[in-house]
This record gives sequence, structure tokens and C-alpha cells, in this order.
Amino acid sequence: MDDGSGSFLFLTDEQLRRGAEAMFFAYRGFTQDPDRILTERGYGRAHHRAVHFIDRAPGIRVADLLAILGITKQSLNRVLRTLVEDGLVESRPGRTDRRERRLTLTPAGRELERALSDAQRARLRAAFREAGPEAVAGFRRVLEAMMDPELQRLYAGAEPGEVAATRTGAPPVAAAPRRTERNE
Amino acid sequence: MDDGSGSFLFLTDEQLRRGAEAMFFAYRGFTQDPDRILTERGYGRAHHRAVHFIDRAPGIRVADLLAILGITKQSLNRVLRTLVEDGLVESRPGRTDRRERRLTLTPAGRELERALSDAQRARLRAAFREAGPEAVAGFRRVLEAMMDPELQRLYAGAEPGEVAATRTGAPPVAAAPRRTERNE
DNA sequence: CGAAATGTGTCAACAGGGCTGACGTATCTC
DNA sequence: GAGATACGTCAGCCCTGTTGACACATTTCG
Repeated sequence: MDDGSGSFLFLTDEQLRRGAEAMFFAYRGFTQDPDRILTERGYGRAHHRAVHFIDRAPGIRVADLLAILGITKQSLNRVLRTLVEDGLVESRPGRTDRRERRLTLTPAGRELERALSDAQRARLRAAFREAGPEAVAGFRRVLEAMMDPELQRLYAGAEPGEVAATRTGAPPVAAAPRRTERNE
Repeated sequence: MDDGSGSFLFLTDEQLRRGAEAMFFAYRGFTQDPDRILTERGYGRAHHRAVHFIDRAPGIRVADLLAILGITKQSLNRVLRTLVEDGLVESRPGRTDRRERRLTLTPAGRELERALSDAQRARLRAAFREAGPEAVAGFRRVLEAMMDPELQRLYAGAEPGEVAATRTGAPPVAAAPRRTERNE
């Protein structure tokens, strides 16, 4: 398929179709293991996502979680409510702005997160190891290029736990001046 | 990231977490463009998948489509029915075994498939081009390693030339999958 | 200070698309 | 002819996404 001469054979419709199907089938595998655990415990994929991103950025605000997940607050709230009721997530008013709710995982919540990410990581690790570091680098590069610019920022911003929501075309004024108050 | 010493730094929990998030965000981008078109026309993601795989293997049997999609026949049927009613898919009894239904796209169905895959390919092509052939190869390798063995076969079986027969002795595509996981 | 803007929660209604269970029917195959 | 197959379908349930309309507390600003 690749003649090694810098041709663009990797951009043929057929190759792109293969790529699309690879995404489809791989995503199934990707979610499968955590899904089993979730079902056992009576949760859904939405709970997984919430728990994951709260774990990633403890003390995250609801608005920021909303921006990351890309769903409506009503949808998130339904999930969040059960998590709080079940004692997996704690929701406390912000220090400087008490309208905000800062979300953190309780020990039980961390336990669930652990179980889920362990399962998911096991598969990912196996795949990464099998494919090798070079392939993994390529994998990441392609996925990043596939994201929307906005999501790209959220993905990139995953390091400092800093997130913001801005509509495309709108000046970043909309993003409220955020006191960088990490960790509750 | 890479210390060039053949270390396994790409397998750290942190790197795996990044990989998982990349999958999550990228999948959003991946489905976004076709989703818009689908909504306009009053269809959903399930219709896209059906149309895609019927286009890929004209004359495919319902059972084989079921195996590929990994859903129940009731779920598939709901989608298939509207597609047939709307004249996008044609369902004809098999030549040699008239219990089977062989599915094909009508011209209108091909038109929809075209619109959807054009949109999806545009994004994929941009991402592939930006990342380069090496990265794309890695991308594919990792995704393949991430699939379930069973799905891997279905994916591999999609090689051009290996298409479900419209006539006699349909090549056995797959045994019924044991577990069905939802993909959305 | 009072009005407006923000951040969040919530009720209600609806849609898409998974699932299980239970049947009904052609149509092979033995 | 009896059983297995390949489908289609009715019914009901679940999760999760959406819109729309409010309600409340708190912060910001004229």
C-alpha cells in the first residue's frame, strides 16, 4: 500500500474508508470493558465520563465539566445527581464565588474511577505495547488532528487542569475572568 | 516524552489516560459532520452505520449486518424499516435461500451514503494529511490492536474484493457474536 | 443600593437507539 | 412431515441526549 516514495496513496477514498471503520470498531473495544463494570453497578457511560473528568481535575466547576463533555446541563445534572446521592461525588460551593459548585470524588468515587480506568487502561496498554511507541505517537497525532479546534484546546489543556469554554467566533471575553483556584 | 533509550514511558498511566481522552475527543469530531447531515434529513447515527455497511457490501444479509453492527435484530429492524420505506434501501429475498433478505442501496440510498461519507472523509483526509503517512500507519495499527479479536476479523474481512456474494453460497462471515455491547 | 448578569438546579416532555421477551412466518434441511 | 433457520414485529423498559421554562443564590455593575 505504501510505496515509500512519499506518494499520497494513504489518502485514497478506500484508505479513508478503512480509517473510518477502524475508528468505529476500535471505539467499540475501547468502551466495552468499562461498560461491563458500569452495568454491573447500575451506571452508564455518562457516569464514567463525569467521574473521569472530575478525577482528572478535582474541584472542577460544573460549567467547565459541561464544556468538556459537550452536553446540556440537564443531561449532566441527571448523572451528577445520582453520583452525589450515591456518595461518589461531592459538590461544594466555591471559595471565592459561592455560586459555583466545585466537584470532587469521594473515596468511593475514586474507587469506581480506579476500577473503570484500570479496565480501560489494560486494553489500551496491550494495544499500545503491541503497536509500539512509534505507532502510538502516530495514533495520537491523527486523533488530535481529528478533533475540533475547540476540543483540541480542552485536550491540550488537560495538563494544568485549566479549562475554559468559548464559542467559535466569539471573542474570549465570554470566558469569565477565572481566579486560578486549583484544588478547591 | 521520548528519551530515545527505548524506555516504556509511552505506557505510563498518564500516557494511557491521554490516549483514552484522545479517543473520546476525537470520536466526537469523527461523528460530528455526518451527524449534522443526518439530523437535517431526519435520520440518526444508526442509519449512517447501516447505510455505510450496506454500501460496502451490497447484497449483504441481515444476519451479517447484525454481526458487524453488534446490535439486536429489533434495533436494526427499526432502522432498516424506515430506510426501506423511504426508498433508500432495497430488501430482496436471496436467490438460493429465499429466507434471507439481501440488502442493497437504491440510487437515493447511495446519494445519502455519498453525502455522509464525503463529510466524514473530508475531516479524516485533513487529519491524515496533517499527520502524515507514518502517523496514519501507527494510527491504524493501534486501533486494530484495540479491537476485539472478533471485530478484528470483521474489519480485516472488509478488504476490497472480499464482498458478500449476491448469489450462491454466501461466504460465512461470522458466527453470532456472544456479547453485544452498545457503541454509542 | 438596586438591577442585571451568572452559575447552577430542576420539572416536564420528547427522541434516538440500545435491550429483553414472546410470537408469527416463510423456507430450508433432514 | 418435523425441526431448524432467517427474519419481522409488537410491547415495554432504560439511558442519555435535547428544548423550554423557571427558580434561586450570588456577584457585578451602573
